[in-house]
Amino acid sequence: MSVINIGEASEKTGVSAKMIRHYEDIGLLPKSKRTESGYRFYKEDDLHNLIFIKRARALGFSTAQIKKLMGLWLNKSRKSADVKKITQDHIEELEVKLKEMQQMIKALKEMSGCCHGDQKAECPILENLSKT
Amino acid sequence: MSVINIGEASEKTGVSAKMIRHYEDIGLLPKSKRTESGYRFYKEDDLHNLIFIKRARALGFSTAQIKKLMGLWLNKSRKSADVKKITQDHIEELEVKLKEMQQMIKALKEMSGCCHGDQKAECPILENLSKT
DNA sequence: ATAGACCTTCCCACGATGGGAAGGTCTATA
DNA sequence: TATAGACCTTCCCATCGTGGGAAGGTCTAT
Repeated sequence: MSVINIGEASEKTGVSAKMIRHYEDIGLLPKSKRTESGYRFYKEDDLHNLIFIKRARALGFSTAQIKKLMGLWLNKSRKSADVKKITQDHIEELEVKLKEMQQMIKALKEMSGCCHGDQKAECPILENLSKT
Repeated sequence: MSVINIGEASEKTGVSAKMIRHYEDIGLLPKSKRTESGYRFYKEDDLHNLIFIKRARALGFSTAQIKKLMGLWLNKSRKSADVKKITQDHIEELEVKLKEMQQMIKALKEMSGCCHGDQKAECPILENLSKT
């Protein structure tokens, strides 16, 4: 059973060593085993956790949400309803933010479209920003 | 000329007193005048700055961007092109984030749509998250 | 043996915002 | 006029995810 250190684990998973330590600190990962000299070491199997976290982060889940998801993942008597609930909540949060951003973009484009963008001082963008 | 303290300025503009102080700290607002006892005070005219910041924040501009925008706003010999540039850059940043979020939502919805969300342990969401 | 690459922990930073403590000031009422 | 309560001040800490860097220890190839 091959054993790797944090640098290799980082390379293999694409999660920085800094973040691996951080995830351990906040309890997202179990405390890793250590060599006699204090170096963390991992087995191939431990990398699954890191990959799980990486995927979940890429999908925008917060570390709090990931903690719950990992708990369910490891729990053989989980209910898929619980997983789905977390996912649905997350989707809703994202959609709220998405709408906010779309509104911002819409307003910004309208303002920008009114601005000549030339050498003159007159500027509808600034007028809009300063209007009460 | 009526003079108001930070609490009233906050009420009138909807910017928290905490944030008014913060904007002053980071140089987004000029140092406010003080009474003999050290209280900040503002005139009606000073509120325009706060309103400007508030509008700009609502449109997602960063404080760094707002600093530039306010500089241009106060500069009578500005070129509207400079304002438009900042705005366009901001729009592009937002659009990048928007697309990322849309992709996340799309992937999440697909996963969620495959999950029965019932009492059983089998869960395509977790399977997806853990797949290499 | 030594250099260089790697590991450890610890502290600091970002950005925007809020919480809260300790202490000073202002104002209305008793 | 004294006092309570509301407000102000500064200062430090927290969030969230991530990275930088220092000081010091370890490992490995030459």
